[in-house]
Amino acid sequence: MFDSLNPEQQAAVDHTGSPLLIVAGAGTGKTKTLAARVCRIIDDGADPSRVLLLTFTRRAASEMIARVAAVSTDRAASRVWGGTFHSTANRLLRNFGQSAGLSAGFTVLDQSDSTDLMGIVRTDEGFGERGMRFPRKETVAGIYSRMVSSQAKLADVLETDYPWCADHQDDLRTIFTSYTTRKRAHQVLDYDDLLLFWRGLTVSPVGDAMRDLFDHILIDEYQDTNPIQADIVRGMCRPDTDLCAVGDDAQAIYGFRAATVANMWEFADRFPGATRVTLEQNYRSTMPILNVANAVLSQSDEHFSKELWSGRRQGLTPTLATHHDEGAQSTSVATAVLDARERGMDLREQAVLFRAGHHADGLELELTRRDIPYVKYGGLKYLESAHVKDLLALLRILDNPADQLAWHRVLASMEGVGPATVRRLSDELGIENEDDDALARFIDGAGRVPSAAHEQATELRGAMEACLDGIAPSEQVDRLKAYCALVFPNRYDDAAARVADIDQLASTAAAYATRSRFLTELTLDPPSKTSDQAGPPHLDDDWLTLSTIHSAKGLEWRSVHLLHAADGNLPSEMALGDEHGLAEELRLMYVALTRAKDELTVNFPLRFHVNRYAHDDRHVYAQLSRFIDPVRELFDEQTTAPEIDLRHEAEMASVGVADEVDTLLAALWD
DNA sequence: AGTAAAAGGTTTTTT
DNA sequence: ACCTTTTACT
Repeated sequence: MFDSLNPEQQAAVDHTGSPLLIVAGAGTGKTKTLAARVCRIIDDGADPSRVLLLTFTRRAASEMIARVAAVSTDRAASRVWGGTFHSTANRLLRNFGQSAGLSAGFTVLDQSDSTDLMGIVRTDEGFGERGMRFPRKETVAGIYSRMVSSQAKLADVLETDYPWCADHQDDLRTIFTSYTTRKRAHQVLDYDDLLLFWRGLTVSPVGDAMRDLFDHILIDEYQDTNPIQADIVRGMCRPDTDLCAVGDDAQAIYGFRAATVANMWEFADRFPGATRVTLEQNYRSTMPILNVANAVLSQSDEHFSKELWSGRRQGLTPTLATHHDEGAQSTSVATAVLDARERGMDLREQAVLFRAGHHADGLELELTRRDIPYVKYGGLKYLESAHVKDLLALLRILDNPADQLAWHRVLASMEGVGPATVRRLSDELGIENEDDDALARFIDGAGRVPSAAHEQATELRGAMEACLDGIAPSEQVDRLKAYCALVFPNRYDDAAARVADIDQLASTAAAYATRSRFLTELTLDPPSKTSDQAGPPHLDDDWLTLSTIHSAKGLEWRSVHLLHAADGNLPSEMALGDEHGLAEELRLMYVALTRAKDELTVNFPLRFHVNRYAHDDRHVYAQLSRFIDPVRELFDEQTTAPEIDLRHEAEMASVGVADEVDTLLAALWD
């Protein structure tokens, strides 16, 4: 079944009788060990459907279950309950939610939905009046989520994480109250609510029924769970529940989401009698790469002590490449990638990693220019693009006519309809009244729209009526596309492209039997690829992976190129202030370095642009990342020659030309 | 009164 | 590039 487990892995697989914490360093065969343990549990006679496997992404869960099913002797192995905390909460709340006052048909708000709702509440409550600058809706939502998921007081969150918003404390309180009221009134839950309601149920009368569902609970990436999730784990365990948590405190990178490694450190306190097993043998990287990673990590002591080692003693020395500027970095990385391919390393075996989505902007241009196929993970998601949200709002109204947020978006999409008209229409349709007839009334012609929107409204009513007729989700998308074609030109410059893009959504929808299933799956497990590339050109083609370090968690490539290893980028400028933030940035660097199996290149441009927006010429001269500088001697250093700066000379020349042109022009009216 | 267009600002990372 | 605020226009 699972060949050649080392003694520690075997111990982790075989252990029974007390809660188990596996501290598994990067590349130490964590996934294999966890899968083997699930297998062992099933082969010992457990009912697979009474095993709960909580992972960080839905994909990780299905991969692991597939692995178990492939080797298990029990055919039913695929019936293991697997998923993220959020998707599991969703499933449980559909069954047990009634006792918490939830209707089974509740809607889940994703990040951007809750942000939009926060924005609506914000304007309805009348903040942002003259002269008074108010935090943006993203910031308001961020404050809220951090407060809830870390269970901290508003005042403390403001002081430590949002000092520039401290003036608005009272206003924020008002907004949060109203936000919560609306969520409840319209039967919608945001991500935080999913966890809060789950935790609430564990201490409610149905708690015992929930605890009786599972005999074995396994949790992956335990270092990235937050205090509420730790409570949930505690709350789902009976005294005899077999519990196993796996994690690496050196790879904790979700502190911004209120995850805390304290959950790992305090595991033995929360679960008395707990056993700990540590995995240190790395099967992924060569020693020269691990030496760098270990040296970087040793700059912080905020973790269980552990030193990775590998049987792969020999290997290429990692490269530290210094570039003149961002452009040189892009050119150099693109060239290095192609060189590696020449040597026989497919693009799929290589990856480019970076701290923030926009750090790859320059490289993306260069790759496109050279026709190098790539897929980007992280950054702005497909579902977050405005036109996709427009269409999803239409589906959500059909699914839940009480979804005020979706109505808001849809009504405002019509010509000549602004905030005031939306409010009037909401009243006329009775959307605020928890009244399910709003949709029926709208289709029947209720709601007086401005004359500019007459045609659009007629089309909308017809399309919605057709969609209620029980046609397949993909056909509904297709039918609604006609309405999009009508309103997009007012809203977007590139309307035609956006309308055409809706087809992609239709093909995604084709995989789902019902509209509501489609919507829920989409919010809980959104496709992680970025929008601009509509997926790999051809499935059997070769393509390069571009990814944020966060999205690269748990993955590995033969060759890894890290971009922008400069102070201000990694560590991020925003983390420089506090110690914990800085420690997290260091772990982020560690995660990036440990993704590489054979080859590692750390890139560092001497200058980079200051602001993420506006592609102007403003730039700063950077320092090499403070995490890399002390360990420079472990690298081979390489400097790409500065290109002749034509732009500078062009600028000088342009002054003269501009003067001449102006003189010529002036002559026309003088 | 209310919408559209123009100007001005802007703390990553994600379930 | 997007969101918020200000101003201009109907």
